Amino acid sequence: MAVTLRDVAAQVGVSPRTVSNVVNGFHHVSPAMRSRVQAALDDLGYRPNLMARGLRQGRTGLIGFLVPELSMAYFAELAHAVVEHAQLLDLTVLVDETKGQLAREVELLDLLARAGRVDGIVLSNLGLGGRTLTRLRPPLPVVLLGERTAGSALDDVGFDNHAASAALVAHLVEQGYRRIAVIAGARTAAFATSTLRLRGCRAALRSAGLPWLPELVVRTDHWGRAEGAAAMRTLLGAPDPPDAVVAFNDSLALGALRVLHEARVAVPAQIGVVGFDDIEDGRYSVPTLTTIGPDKADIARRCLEVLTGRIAGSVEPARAVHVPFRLHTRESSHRRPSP
Amino acid sequence: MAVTLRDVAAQVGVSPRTVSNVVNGFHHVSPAMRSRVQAALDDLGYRPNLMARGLRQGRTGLIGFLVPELSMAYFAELAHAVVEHAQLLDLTVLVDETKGQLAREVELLDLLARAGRVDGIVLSNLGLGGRTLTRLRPPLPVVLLGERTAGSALDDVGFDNHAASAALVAHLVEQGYRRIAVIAGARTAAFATSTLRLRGCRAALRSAGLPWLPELVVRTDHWGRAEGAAAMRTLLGAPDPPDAVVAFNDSLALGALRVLHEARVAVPAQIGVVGFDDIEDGRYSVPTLTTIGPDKADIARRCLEVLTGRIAGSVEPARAVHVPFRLHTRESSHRRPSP
DNA sequence: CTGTTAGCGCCTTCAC
DNA sequence: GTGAAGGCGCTAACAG
Repeated sequence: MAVTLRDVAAQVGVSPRTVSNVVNGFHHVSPAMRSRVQAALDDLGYRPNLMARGLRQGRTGLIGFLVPELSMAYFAELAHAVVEHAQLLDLTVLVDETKGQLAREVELLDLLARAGRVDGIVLSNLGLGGRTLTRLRPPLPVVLLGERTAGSALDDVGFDNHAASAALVAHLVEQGYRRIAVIAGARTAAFATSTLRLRGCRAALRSAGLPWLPELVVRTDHWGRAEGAAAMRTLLGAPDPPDAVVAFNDSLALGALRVLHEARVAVPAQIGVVGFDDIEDGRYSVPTLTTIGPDKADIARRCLEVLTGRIAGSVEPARAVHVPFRLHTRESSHRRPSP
Repeated sequence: MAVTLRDVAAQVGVSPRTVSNVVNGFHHVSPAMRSRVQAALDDLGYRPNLMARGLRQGRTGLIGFLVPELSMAYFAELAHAVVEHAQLLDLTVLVDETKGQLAREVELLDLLARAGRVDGIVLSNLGLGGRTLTRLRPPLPVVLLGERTAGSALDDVGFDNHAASAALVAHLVEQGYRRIAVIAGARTAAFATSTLRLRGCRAALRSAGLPWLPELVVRTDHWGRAEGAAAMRTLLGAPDPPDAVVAFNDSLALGALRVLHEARVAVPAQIGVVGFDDIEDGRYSVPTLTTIGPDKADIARRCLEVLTGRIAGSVEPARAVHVPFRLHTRESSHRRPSP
């Protein structure tokens, strides 16, 4: 059996209250008593029972991190950043997967939030829109990752998707690419994000005086390499194929790169490829992948900042926090202007 | 404020006990009463408080999953498998990172286990040896991922590293490679695993009548692409470079592939490259990566099986569970024998 | 079949 | 500065 506060109190011959005072570092304890109690604590190897403490205080010290799938590189890297930053804040992270399914998101929100399993939730919502979520009225702080949708009363941490995709397209144009295709990810999932990125692309093309080519926009069911590969095959089979591809994440882009290799289409000479997220694979792929996105540590820091603020009781109106993003130009789009 | 069992009991006009019976599906409740209570439950939107339940039953319904770093593809994929399987068992997974540091592993074990945060732990131990862990006598079930070390009294789930690395080398030899180098990962970390894989390589070379070339064994500090790249540069700079490389995980191998590309060394024609773990990147890299390893779903299933058994009170002697592994032959080692 | 009682381990009023 | 009591929400013993 584990050592309890009582056991320690009994050993020292004081009340549990005094021991608790020492454990929690309250100052109303005489130095002599403090050291006697501390000795007993060390001696018996006491550790507070977190469930009991949580029950009493109404706090768990846990936060939920909900993503579609942990094996997707972007979410894995994000989870890493969140876990790492949470350690600094003495928070423990509980991870669960939603598969991007609305039902699963609702279920988990219910399970974690209403059952008092966690103090707050970070949700990368692919399925639930901000409006739906708001209607659910989660009884706990929830911070969304991604683009704020209209009508949401929840905090959101993300980056400016419109500006980022515009920057990406501007870069392609500047490198001499003209017929720009888009692999846009799933229609249902992360809809708001996709929409903003598409608009950014259009705006950038317009600024450059280039036409928008809706026939070169491909939707996929998921966000993985396999779907990127399939989409690229579709694009290669088009009557008038593109000379550049903007994939809405790096996994899609890496799948596309693979297909281009198999089709013996030279990247970046014949076609340029760019993605979003800056996952590690893209820094070592052949060719290395041009990408855009925020620093994941920034995202983690800001979203835990907002979340802990809410947990502490903040009742400010919901905020949309934008973190800065950066364009990483690499081999996959580096075409010197032809002489 | 959340709805409690008491609230429901008061509304129906019965005792909390009866409500509890309904919630937990005990059969000693009359159908009439059951439906009345159920109606109130639904009406008020009752959800059991998991902390209170946990405190009472001495169970949390949580398991800890401890890995060096969640952003490493192998651990991300493993975490995915574990989380997915845990959902089936109504367990929630709490993730934390150890950075492969012994101190951090001990700290987390202490924090999670002794504080009653979780019911059991799955630990991918890079730092702690089985002996050290056994000495710590964790007060909770702990299942290790990886190769069982002598003197450990803890359960272990893994695959036969010796046989797997032997199979990998045999494959290279069969493809006509002769001077086989090894990128062996960190010396301190996962020492037992590295050692077994090295022995497997030696054994396979001996069987093939080929010499063991200790000068072509490179140790790295970590297990990432950057280290694989650095190691490959070292090997290329050797007086008599290898014609094949066995990297002890896929990330190292992918780093090596990148360097070979930059050095214009053709893979698999001039040099063969193989790895361990079968991460997704290797199925889309250029060239695709030959690799070996078990199915991650198998690992997850078996380790949760063992863990839940222990949590349920099993006192069998510690088991070493071996899951089957599979060789995935892909482009990076596919050299037709020269005519 | 249902109600009463007690206590999981902790913290936090109140007293002293 | 310290002790005694109560209760967070739930379920395991016992009654009845």
